Amino acid sequence: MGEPARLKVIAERLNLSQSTVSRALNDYQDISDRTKRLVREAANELGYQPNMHARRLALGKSETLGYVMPWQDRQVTESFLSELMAGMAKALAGYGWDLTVLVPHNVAEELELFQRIARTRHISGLVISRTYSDDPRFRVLRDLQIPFVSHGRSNDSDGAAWLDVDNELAFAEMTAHLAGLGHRRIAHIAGPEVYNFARQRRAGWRRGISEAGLDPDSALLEETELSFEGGKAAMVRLLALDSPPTAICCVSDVVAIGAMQAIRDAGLVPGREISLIGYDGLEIGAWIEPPLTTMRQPQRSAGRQLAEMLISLVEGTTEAADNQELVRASLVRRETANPPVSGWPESRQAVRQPTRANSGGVDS
Amino acid sequence: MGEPARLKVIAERLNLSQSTVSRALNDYQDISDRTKRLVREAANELGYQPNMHARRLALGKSETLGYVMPWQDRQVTESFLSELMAGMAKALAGYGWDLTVLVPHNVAEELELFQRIARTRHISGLVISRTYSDDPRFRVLRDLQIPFVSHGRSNDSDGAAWLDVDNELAFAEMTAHLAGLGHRRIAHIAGPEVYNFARQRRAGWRRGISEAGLDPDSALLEETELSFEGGKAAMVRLLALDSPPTAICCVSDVVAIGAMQAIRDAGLVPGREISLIGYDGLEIGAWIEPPLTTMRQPQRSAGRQLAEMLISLVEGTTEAADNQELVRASLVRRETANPPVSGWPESRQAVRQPTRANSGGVDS
DNA sequence: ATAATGTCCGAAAGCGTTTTCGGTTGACTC
DNA sequence: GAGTCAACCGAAAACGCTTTCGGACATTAT
Repeated sequence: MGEPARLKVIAERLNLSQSTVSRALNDYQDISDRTKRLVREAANELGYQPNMHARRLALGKSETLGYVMPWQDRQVTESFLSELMAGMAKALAGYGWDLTVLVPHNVAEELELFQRIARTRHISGLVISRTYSDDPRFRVLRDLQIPFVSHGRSNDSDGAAWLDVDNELAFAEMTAHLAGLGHRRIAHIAGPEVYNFARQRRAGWRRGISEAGLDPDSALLEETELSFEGGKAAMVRLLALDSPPTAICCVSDVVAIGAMQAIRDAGLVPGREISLIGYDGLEIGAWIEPPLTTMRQPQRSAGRQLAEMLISLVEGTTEAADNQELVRASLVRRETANPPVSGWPESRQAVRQPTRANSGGVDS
Repeated sequence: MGEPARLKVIAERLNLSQSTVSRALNDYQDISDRTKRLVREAANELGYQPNMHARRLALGKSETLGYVMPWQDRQVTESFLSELMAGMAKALAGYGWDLTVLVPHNVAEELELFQRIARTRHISGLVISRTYSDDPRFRVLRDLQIPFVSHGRSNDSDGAAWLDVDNELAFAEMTAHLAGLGHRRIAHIAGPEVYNFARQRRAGWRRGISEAGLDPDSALLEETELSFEGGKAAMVRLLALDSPPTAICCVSDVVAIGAMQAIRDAGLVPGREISLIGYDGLEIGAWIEPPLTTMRQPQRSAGRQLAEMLISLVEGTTEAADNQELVRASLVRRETANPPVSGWPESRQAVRQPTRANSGGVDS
């Protein structure tokens, strides 16, 4: 009970050699069925589990995948990170593989980390995310011959394996939805263009605008950082326009929630004078008032898909370039996307008192 | 450049034996300073990194810690999970240790997982969280002699290592704060008592009530599951009381946000007719309207502390019972905790129309 | 001069697997 | 009854590191 059962003890117990036991457990063809059965029974009984380090040393593989946490700007996408990781870990567990968390502080440290992994090989594949438009990691990882899958594309992702949402399509649809409701001035609060997904979403918005036959007004594009504060500040700028938009496509839910606060602070009601749609499909969007309409990207399955792609890459059963998957986001209709209010912005002065929109009702 | 440099090649390069190189790198006393210097230079130059599996096999240690993700009820505490894990991973990286993610589907599978780890030893210590009042894991892990730290106490955590917030104190303070504002009927929306933290928070609320000299009314205690929907449902029940509370202590921020929606649905304003305070200190609490007053538990440092406690346990430099740390939560004053409104609930009928407080208006 | 002591290093065993290679059975052919 | 061929298994090397043990050499004490 104290010492864990090793290959050796189960061999001695059955009067077999260690190598026979090993091959029996690994289902080799040159072991008789009878022996295999006996070995398996004994292994079961003794609760045998192979020593991972020995196994991995002998195999030369680590059966461990790493997830590089996006750690630049903190709380942004955190909400689904854990879900994604849980999905990956769950899928990997089915194959007996492990998932380890990697947290480089910055880009330099990240590249250094890659070097180390390339030498130690104690992690046999990586999942990266938060891809940049020009992302040096693709080249480095390819040169170091580390198998990897990217959660998101990049300019440099051509021959690489990736799983991505069709951001452009999502934002084209988002824009079309708002145009379909009757909006003519549809703005976009965009993320920093260094992020590839931010660029794609921008392109989607542009496409949506032109497909709806609206005139592209560059004043309706506001770039901001991916945070609540960023969304709020961008919205303030949009509200200061001579002719403000009646609808906003937001690069993320968190940014949209920030924008909503700016709208309320201006004495307006999100979803009435100004419609908006977020992106991500965060749970919390349903909890705020009014509930945020958004595009949900599939997260449940993403972890599993990433894991399986990467395993097949590490095992060499597929090529990187054959592992490129584009999934769709879907509109979640809640309450912030409505037809434009007629008479606005002319009537705007009427609601300009700086009271909070939803604190009305009881005059204590 | 293709093959990673092994101990052997750096030995050959310097005309030394492999064992000398190894000892030089590990700073043994019986190696001359000159040799050490030479070895280190060569190692550096070749970019030598030890093969982890070989190292860990020889050492018999895995230098890997596991974090058992709480996976029962999904999205609940997710928001700070990733931050916690990042904190752990970061701290571990400083020691050259890894963090792997474990995701058991249920309790049975979790215990099975522990068995496996006890045998393979490929993970040398665990961090568990989401502790139950009666938590079998403490006994099992102790019996299996797996070093572990718990994030949260339990009835069974006496001799174990843990890091916990003083939940009771936090909720006593929370209640005292509300009492200090003048509230006399302070309710508690509690979590399931199977969770130890929920029990502690309940006790804190009780203590706060009695220390404030209020009479403990058991009708003011509502238990619910830890979710938005749960908080909402519990609040609905509290509002249906003959004499509803004027303030609520909520077991978590998410529950509080659910309660806020129920309050709005009743035509009331959170923070005016009914004050409430949440717990966790989630970022999103500041984004909603009105911003949620809450008790913030330290998360930044928690990951690091857990990691360091566990390392010292695994290394055997400290005893489990000496690693018990109680930290304090602190009040974050936002806008949902205010003095009670005089004249309520008498004037309650006046606002009883069931419209949403801030969604009204658009009669398209 | 011999012996005792220290300093530095090499040989080799060990960690627990996997896998190659060869050897021993027995049955089956001719 | 000698040779062939499967079928089945054991011995041993290999993976790359750590660590024990002992040996070579120089230095100091006797």
